[in-house]
Amino acid sequence: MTSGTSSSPPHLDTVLGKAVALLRAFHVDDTALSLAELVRRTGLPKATAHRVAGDLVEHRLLDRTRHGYRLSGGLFELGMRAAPERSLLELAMPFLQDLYERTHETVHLGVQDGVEVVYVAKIGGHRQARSPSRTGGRMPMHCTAIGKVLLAYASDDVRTAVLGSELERRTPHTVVAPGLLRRQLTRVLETGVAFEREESTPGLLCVAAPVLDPDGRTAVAAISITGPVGRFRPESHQTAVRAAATSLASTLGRRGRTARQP
Amino acid sequence: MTSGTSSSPPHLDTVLGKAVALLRAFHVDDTALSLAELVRRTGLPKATAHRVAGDLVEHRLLDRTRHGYRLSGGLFELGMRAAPERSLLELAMPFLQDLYERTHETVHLGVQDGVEVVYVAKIGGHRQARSPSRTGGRMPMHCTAIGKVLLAYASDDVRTAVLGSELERRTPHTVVAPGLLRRQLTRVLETGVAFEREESTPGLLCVAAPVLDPDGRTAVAAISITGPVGRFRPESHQTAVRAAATSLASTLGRRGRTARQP
DNA sequence: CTGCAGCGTACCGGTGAGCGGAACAACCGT
DNA sequence: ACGGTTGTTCCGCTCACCGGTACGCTGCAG
Repeated sequence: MTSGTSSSPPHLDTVLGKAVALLRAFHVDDTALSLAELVRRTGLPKATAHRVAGDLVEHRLLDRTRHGYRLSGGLFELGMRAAPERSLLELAMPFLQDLYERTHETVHLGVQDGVEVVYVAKIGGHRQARSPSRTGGRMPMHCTAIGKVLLAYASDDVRTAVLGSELERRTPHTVVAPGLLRRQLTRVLETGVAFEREESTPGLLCVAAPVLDPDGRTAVAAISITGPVGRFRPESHQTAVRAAATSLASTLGRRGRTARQP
Repeated sequence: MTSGTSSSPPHLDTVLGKAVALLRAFHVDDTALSLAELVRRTGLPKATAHRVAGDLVEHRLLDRTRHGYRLSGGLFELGMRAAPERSLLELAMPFLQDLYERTHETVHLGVQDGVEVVYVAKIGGHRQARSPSRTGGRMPMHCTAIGKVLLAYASDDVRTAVLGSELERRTPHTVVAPGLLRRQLTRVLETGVAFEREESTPGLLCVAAPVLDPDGRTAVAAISITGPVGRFRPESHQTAVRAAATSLASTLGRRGRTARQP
């Protein structure tokens, strides 16, 4: 995670490729997929998909249910052992906790992967705002507060890649003009916070702040608070998010450094 | 997850088998493993391990770092899509949140897998008790509060399997006498809560309550509160955990049923 | 009831992807 | 300089994988 601009489609000419293609066929909100659906999504021959899926079940990466296949608990377990995300998550949790307790609004922790945001944690109460984000889910960078923060501190490659490509319109408020977005990013670097006002989802507002590397140049993650239009005033929470983010950053700095890939 | 008594060692005579063997070679607290270490743990020939690990990197299930291989963020993402754990987690979060806010002690959510407990969530503040549990980690059933709860409501097979095998002594307080444990389990069914007093880790106390199926016969998960000897009185939290657990149970019951494997 | 469409499952012979021993290269610490 | 450990590459043999084809099952419409 964190780097890599291209998400190449897995080679389907190797067992492993087919296997991960099957696993990746599941989206965040799928619960169970039928064999036929898997065939449709992966493009694998039916017989092959059947065999490989069967193997995956044997290896406890998939579960077989009445309604089809689903990602198994074993996979959840493995995923939680992923070093970078997990240690970040464990260290961040208390700070997110504080933030939630102070505001009682939905709190997110996100990292950059390629040109998208991946949410590592999301905590909220019973009456939390109906946001489309989910832990382990992805969102574009240009229309979320966390995304804008990460984009502002991202490498030039990524930033130009995003600003160069078309900015998908998600709502009437989505910023689709590269110029405007670029100006917002500059402002993020100056103020240390980013805002989002119904740009990804109607009715949702958001503030985010970066968790910076010890060197202060790049962001390893970002924290945000989300709330509904009406009662929620993003501006009044910016110091809280910023404080949480910098505290987390210094904790990360103190603790063993999270090794980066070369 | 939830069923299955045997954890068969993966067949190393198939690509997929080798791949999952490599992935499973990582334990909860490993950050990075060298190729040599992977060879040692899996028993694969060096050349083979090298090749397959390389393939896994290409498929973004492993990361290559200066210090060796580690589970990648892509795997974290996949794991978070595992249907049963994720939906349980999402629905449970608000209740765990409440519990934490009320007590400010470490809160756990765990499910049963075979003869062990798998922790699905763990939330706590800055001053949380130093417990060895980690999200995605495993613990034996006989020496943890969550484990005892799940064991009390588990199938006869599992219960006799656990009570039949040797109960590993973890601390001087671990219950290693099957008779005593069985009596405790009966008591759990009567009272709806289980206690643990320094049975898995010195200095830690714990209360747990079951999240029951709508039918009330089996437990789909368990919630616990953990605190240090001294300030923490497990008894005084039993109603809180029980309340949280039953509220969660009824929410689960109301929401779409979590399909069970046949 | 019949036919059809979509699904899951099973078979099986050909073949190339995967295999792993061995040899090499790049490091250590001594 | 030198044993020991680790990471990497090579290459020919072979068996695990492949997927077209065929079959049984369900549910739905005519």
